[in-house]
Amino acid sequence: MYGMKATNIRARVRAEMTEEIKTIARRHLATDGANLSLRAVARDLGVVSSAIYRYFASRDELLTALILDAYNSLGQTVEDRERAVARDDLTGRWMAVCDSVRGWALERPHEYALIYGSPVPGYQAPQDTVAAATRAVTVLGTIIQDAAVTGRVRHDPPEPLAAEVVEDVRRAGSVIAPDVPDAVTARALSAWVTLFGSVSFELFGQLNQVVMHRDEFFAHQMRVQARFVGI
Amino acid sequence: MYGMKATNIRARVRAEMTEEIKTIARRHLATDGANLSLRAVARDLGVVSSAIYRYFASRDELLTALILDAYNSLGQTVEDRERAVARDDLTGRWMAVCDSVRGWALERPHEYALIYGSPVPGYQAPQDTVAAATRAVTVLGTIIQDAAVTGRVRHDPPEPLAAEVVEDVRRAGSVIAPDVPDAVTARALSAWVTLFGSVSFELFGQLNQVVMHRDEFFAHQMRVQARFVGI
DNA sequence: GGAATGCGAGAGCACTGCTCTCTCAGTAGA
DNA sequence: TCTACTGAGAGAGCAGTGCTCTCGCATTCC
Repeated sequence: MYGMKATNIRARVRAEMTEEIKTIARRHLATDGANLSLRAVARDLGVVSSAIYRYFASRDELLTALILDAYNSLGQTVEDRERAVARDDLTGRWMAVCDSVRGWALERPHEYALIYGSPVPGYQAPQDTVAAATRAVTVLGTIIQDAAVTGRVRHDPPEPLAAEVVEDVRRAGSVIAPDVPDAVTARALSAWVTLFGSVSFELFGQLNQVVMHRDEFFAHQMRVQARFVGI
Repeated sequence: MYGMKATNIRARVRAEMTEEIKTIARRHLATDGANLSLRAVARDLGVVSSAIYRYFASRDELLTALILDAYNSLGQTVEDRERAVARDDLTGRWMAVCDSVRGWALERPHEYALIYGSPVPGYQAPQDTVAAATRAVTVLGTIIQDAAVTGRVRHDPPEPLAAEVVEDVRRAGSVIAPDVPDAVTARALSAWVTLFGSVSFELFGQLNQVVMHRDEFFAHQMRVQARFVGI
């Protein structure tokens, strides 16, 4: 209508089908992890297995799509939750990021394992995933940048930094946190590691007979990290 | 001879065979990860696939054996490396633990992924692995215990700890680090997470376009962690 | 020496990822 | 509107998988 070509049924059905395959595959992720069965997905979809190959050239390509979606879903969640906090409440923003990463991971443990667990053997992540993968950590970087430009980073006596470390830290901070002192950026990188290390330890069972009160322990840890970083 | 029963050939051959299966399986771990093929292992061994089942009841049982070996290998390495440092050089001992964990992981990335990566779907680690899994962190605990009894933990103003966190921290420290202040034990737990988080991030590719000087960055991080803990 | 046991071979079952061909419905150009 | 083209599902097939079962044979035990 209005000069538009008639709706392209094929294209629309194709998009829907692609989404549906991914949705079912995500469900299978829960029981079979990264070696989910294409044939089982096809069965659930009421279609013969070879039909899947019209949409994804291989199982790896399906996994890549799931990985990309997972990174973006996590990134979106973190961005949304952080945006809802008052800009000058730096600690609140920090905690919002930490909580939302963990919350997202607890809701979708298998998608988290897909992106932050051991890499799938023989699988090489294509470049597309890199941009999506940086969304979460970028939010963290923005917080310390905001802290720095409003003069609210604590100035502890900075640890001495080897030249190589300074180089890495500067490059890492140059785009999103250029006004942050090197020592603070370095600590933020450590805090980033601790955040995901914590979530991974909890999800992958390393805390099993060690920490019982997961919520409180995590919150405490992340609060300490915020102070350690200097906000 | 000398009253001993004749050597039990069967038993000896069985032990050798079991070792050989695990060795070959470890090799396959590198290319196929946790879903290595029993049949391929059998082929490499020059034996038909059903023969493997005389030694391991299932692929999961083989994996369990590999996991157990990995934990013990890591634990042994860490213990040996830490023992070689002078007892009163607390920072040196701390760094020895961190370096040896990372060194071991870089040498055997696939065994590391097996024990610290995403859990194998549908696989439940038996209780046997728990004891082996704690060896590495126990060494860390011993260091802060030694620091405490010789009066060498720094006394920063301790962070406030929620009651639930205190409970977890006390239980975690009660056996190996009973004389350590709660706040220090809590920080040591965080440092433990950061240590393995760092190694996982590096191995699993999360540091890929971020940190180039891995050795220096890791050493810096762990040094900061030691000071953060208070030794 | 005879009975019991341990072990490898081999066949077989149900499953996997993936390829290829066939057929038919939707689409585009005249 | 008719025709040629293209995209999509069905189905068969290949090589591989974990695992089971049975069958011989060698070692061990009594």
